[in-house]
Amino acid sequence: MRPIKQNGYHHGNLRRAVIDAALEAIAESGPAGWSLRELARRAGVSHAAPAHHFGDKTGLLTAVAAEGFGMFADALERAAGDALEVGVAYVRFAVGHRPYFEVMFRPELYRMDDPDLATARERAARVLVTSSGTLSPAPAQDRLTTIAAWSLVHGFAGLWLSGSLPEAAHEDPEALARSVIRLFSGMSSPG
Amino acid sequence: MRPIKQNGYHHGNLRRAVIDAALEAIAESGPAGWSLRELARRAGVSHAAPAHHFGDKTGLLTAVAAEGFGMFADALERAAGDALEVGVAYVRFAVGHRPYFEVMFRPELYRMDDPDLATARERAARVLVTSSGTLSPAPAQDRLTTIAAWSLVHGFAGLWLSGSLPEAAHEDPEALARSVIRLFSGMSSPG
DNA sequence: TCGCCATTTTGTCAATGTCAAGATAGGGTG
DNA sequence: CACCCTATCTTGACATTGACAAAATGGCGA
Repeated sequence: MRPIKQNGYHHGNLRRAVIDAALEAIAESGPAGWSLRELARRAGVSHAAPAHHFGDKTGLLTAVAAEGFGMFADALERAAGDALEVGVAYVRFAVGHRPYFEVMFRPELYRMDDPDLATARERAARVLVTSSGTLSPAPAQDRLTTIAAWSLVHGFAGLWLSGSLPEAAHEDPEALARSVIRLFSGMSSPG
Repeated sequence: MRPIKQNGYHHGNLRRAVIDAALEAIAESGPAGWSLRELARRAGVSHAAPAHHFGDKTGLLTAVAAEGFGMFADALERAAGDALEVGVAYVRFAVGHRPYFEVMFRPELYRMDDPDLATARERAARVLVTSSGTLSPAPAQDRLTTIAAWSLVHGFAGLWLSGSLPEAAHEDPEALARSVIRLFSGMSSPG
């Protein structure tokens, strides 16, 4: 992030600058390998400037998670109805917005009682529940099917992000995920 | 962890005491929410004592991950051959040894070049590869099937541990995982 | 008895998260 | 235009942390 001022005081939207700097830092060294002061330095402000906007480190991560869940819900809703495409969108978000995703599913890092965050979270969950219905063999299995489909794509994302699929390192994660979901959903074409 | 000495110097197996203290701390506040000095305090030794055994914080987490992968491989091998039971064992380990599991799949926290760790990791992977064969519809799909089965159980574990399955909060995770895996593998009985 | 050496302690330093108090600017009100 | 008001940012401070260096301890063999 470029400094938002050159000299003297400046009332800019530090909020955005700090969140962007945090995303960069998380991309480099994980959700816990950075410091607030370093972010402030990157944004060109004093070490305590972020505190006014986010309160503390947990507050900043709460903002990141909330924004992430919002983007996540948007992405899933764009594919809603087509179970395969929702799954692919899930993986695409995880890989394409890794810093967000890594914070979102680490609740000990942020405050779950944030209202915006909770709303976006439920919005994303609703897409998963409604879209997995077509995969269910019988209404009695709807809930299990949702959990299975969610687990499949969430696990694929987690394994990919943690580098646990080394033989797949040079493949396109989205294409591989599509093949895996197809196999799961009993479709024929193995991509 | 109880202090390992009462007064004066003591040459005990501080190594074990510190690892146990770390597991406790990780269980309480996640893989990053604790401090080396706090561990030393819990073990009843001076603040720099752990450094001799582990080098630095990353070294301690490497030891935790290596030990975890060893126990993990043992657990999977005990169920080897039966794909359903391997999957259940995977989830049981994640839930029953949460601190280990949370460190193991966060490679940015430890050193992956540790030889013991790599050996145990490959041992666990081999069980997954060989045991998922029975689920594959055709030899050409073996690799996709392994990735799918692994993703399913890994994702279930991750979602459970992150509290993302709230409606399942009071169910037995092992039984629920068994049902989900059965559904995935095309078996009939929905548990 | 003596010295060796793994182990642990003590002391120190820069960096970090957080709090409190002061400085700045820009807009609204008179 | 002068004034103040408030959000925003800075400065200064403090306890805690991870890491390093040097000293202390004590068991064990020569």
